[in-house]
Amino acid sequence: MARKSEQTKARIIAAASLLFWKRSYRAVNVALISDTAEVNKATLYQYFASKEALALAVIEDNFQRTRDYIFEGSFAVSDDPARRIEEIYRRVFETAKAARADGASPGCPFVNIGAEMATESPEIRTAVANAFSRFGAYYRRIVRDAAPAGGARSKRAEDKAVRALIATMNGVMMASKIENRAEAILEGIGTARLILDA
Amino acid sequence: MARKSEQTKARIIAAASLLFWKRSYRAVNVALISDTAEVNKATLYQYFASKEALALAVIEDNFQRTRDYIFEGSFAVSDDPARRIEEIYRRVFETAKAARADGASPGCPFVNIGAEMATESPEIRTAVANAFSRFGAYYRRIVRDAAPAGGARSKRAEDKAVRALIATMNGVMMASKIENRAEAILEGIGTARLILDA
Amino acid sequence: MARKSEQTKARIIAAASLLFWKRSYRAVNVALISDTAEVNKATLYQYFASKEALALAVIEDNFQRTRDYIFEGSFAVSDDPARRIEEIYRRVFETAKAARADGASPGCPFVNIGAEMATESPEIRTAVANAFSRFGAYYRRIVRDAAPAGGARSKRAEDKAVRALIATMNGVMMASKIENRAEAILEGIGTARLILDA
Amino acid sequence: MARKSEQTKARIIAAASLLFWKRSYRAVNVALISDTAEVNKATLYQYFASKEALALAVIEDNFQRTRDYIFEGSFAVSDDPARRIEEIYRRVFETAKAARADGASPGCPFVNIGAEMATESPEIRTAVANAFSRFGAYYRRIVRDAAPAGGARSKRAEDKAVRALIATMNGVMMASKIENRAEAILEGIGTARLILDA
DNA sequence: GATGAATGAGGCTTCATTCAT
DNA sequence: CATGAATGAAGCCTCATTCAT
Repeated sequence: MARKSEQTKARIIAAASLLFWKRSYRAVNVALISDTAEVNKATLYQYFASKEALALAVIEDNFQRTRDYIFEGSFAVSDDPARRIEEIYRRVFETAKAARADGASPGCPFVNIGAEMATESPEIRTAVANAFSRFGAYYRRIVRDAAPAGGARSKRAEDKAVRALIATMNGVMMASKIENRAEAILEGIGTARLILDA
Repeated sequence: MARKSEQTKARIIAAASLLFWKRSYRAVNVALISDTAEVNKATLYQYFASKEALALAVIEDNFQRTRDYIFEGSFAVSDDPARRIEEIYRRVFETAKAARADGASPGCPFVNIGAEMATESPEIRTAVANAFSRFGAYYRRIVRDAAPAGGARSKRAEDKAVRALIATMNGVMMASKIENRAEAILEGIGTARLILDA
Repeated sequence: MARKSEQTKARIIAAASLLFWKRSYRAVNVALISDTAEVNKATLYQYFASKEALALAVIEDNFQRTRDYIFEGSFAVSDDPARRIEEIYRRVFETAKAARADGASPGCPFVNIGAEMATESPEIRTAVANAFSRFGAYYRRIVRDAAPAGGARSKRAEDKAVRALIATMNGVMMASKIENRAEAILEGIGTARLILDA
Repeated sequence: MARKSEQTKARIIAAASLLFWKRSYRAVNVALISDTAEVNKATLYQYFASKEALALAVIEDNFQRTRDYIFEGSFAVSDDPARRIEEIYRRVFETAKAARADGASPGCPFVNIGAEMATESPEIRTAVANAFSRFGAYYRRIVRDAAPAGGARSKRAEDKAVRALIATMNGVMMASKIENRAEAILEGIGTARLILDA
């Protein structure tokens, strides 16, 4: 039975993930999630202690899928730092386009829930922070591989570049959402290059 | 007595502005806003047709204060593009520090409500987009003044730089919120410089 | 100044009368009435102690206008009982057509507010009852004038006929409202004739 | 356990039905209905999407009970048209007496809500119109069975009689409410006879 | 483990009315 | 007398969560 259980749980997470992304945490109520997942509301509560607990699971799930598809996927495509950055942005862009809700780019699932809930739920804030931190490892490899000819960067410079890359991605994701224009995402490539080349 | 009326309205906007910023749009209910503004809930509704209408007024008010204090203020300090950027970030940073809610950096008021409400309210999304667009005019002047020795940038390059500067600010504001660390804001200066120098 | 006062009061009554008729007592709020009458809400309360008091004034005003235009007007047209009944129905019909709100027949202003408020406000119920009772005097003259050849009706028979005529009018007014069809009013003529001929 | 669900729903409808009848649609708030039905307000909203939707269910329920008790019941008593009419009025009268709210005759549940809400809610207006239309079938049988010796009435004459009978009932129901006098209902019998004998 | 039914608390909004000038 | 401003109470509806089978 563990199989079925797992599937049910996964279905709930998948439903919540998409809904939170396309709408927002508070705009989506538990009834809508359970309906979308085709489970009873009470069943949902057997898998998750609260809506917040579900959100945490969603964030972790988003992390894993992002890591696998966006980062691992992009790394598998090429060894070149610049090419990897491009592939990351391209994949993010494609995903955003596919997820358009009524023609609107939904933005970044981490930024979305982070912006909405960081001050209300320390748990959610931390979970989002952790996700970004773990993505940082990928950017770090890119930064290192793109070390300027003159030799490796200092740890401090590296940190700074990594953080700048994360901020850049978050900045363009935000722009894509506010402007209803998924293409805005791709504009991050230019800034990312500047950071890598610095 | 338009005076009194104006004051009441301003008090409501001020209360809502701070609350939306430190918490979020949905985390703050109308009763809390009216209590904070020390007016009756029904009075609030004489000034604003709905919570959403109030949010729009708050966005416009935030725009004006940001324009005056952050942008005009920074422009008054120096003519130098790099110095202006630094001053902008410094002022944003100081403001964020002063607004800490429970030690947490509240992030960017435009990004916050934009991330939360863009997909739920086209009006709010548009208002936020307009605010950014109007801030763009300031960044544009900086970009122009920082034109590389070789001559002016193309319109396209200029646009790109302006958009990158906005995204950079939004990216670090997000970081400051997710990491509970106002200092993250200042890290945008480095990226901004790269953009100006490109 | 009494002049101006009277005019203001009349404007308020006229606005309330039309609104109550086309919508309903509770569907119309005091703000809408004062706006329509182009007076301040507080001014309205100087003329009428409460919304209910205004409703009472409206009922009295409706009574007078109905008496003058519908009954006196019809009586002036002819001495013949049958012709008078016809003229009454015709005038009611024309008035209803002219007052259509969005193509809908608004029904009878007395029945409307009576049905809505009789159980909530004894004052309103009584006011409506009195209006009908005073209209009864007109019907009574018609009934008497239509006395069958064989001699005058008994007081009891006369009362009955009068009451039947009032009920008939109210019944068809209701039909015109429920069916959105002002013409339903004219169907009362047939029944009224039967009553007169009985 | 559809059983329990059905019972709860029925209890809500029963409570609302009685309250709307004795008071009015707008005079009765949802809290009072849920309290009377001994369910939580939120439970009520699981069964009915809105107060208006509940009103529609109430109208349909009133229709069925009226059809069964008033019309079918009266038809079962006798085959004679005149006797049936009498029985209809008698049953309506008894029901009204039993439902007196503070000694007041509550009037007709269809007319009440129709007069109050027809111009505000097309759905309610239509529901009431449909109820009357379906009652018309019963009156039609009576009209046919009471065809004058000379042969059957024309379709037009029949329609007219049916409509006159409905209007008559509505007229006297209104009178009973406005005059606080259930007996006024019985006065419709006389007019109904005239219509049948015409 | 699953689910139909239920619920306390709270959300946004509107009402008739009064205050203070 | 007139009015801009204010308000307590209440209205409809929704939420996350739990109960009971």
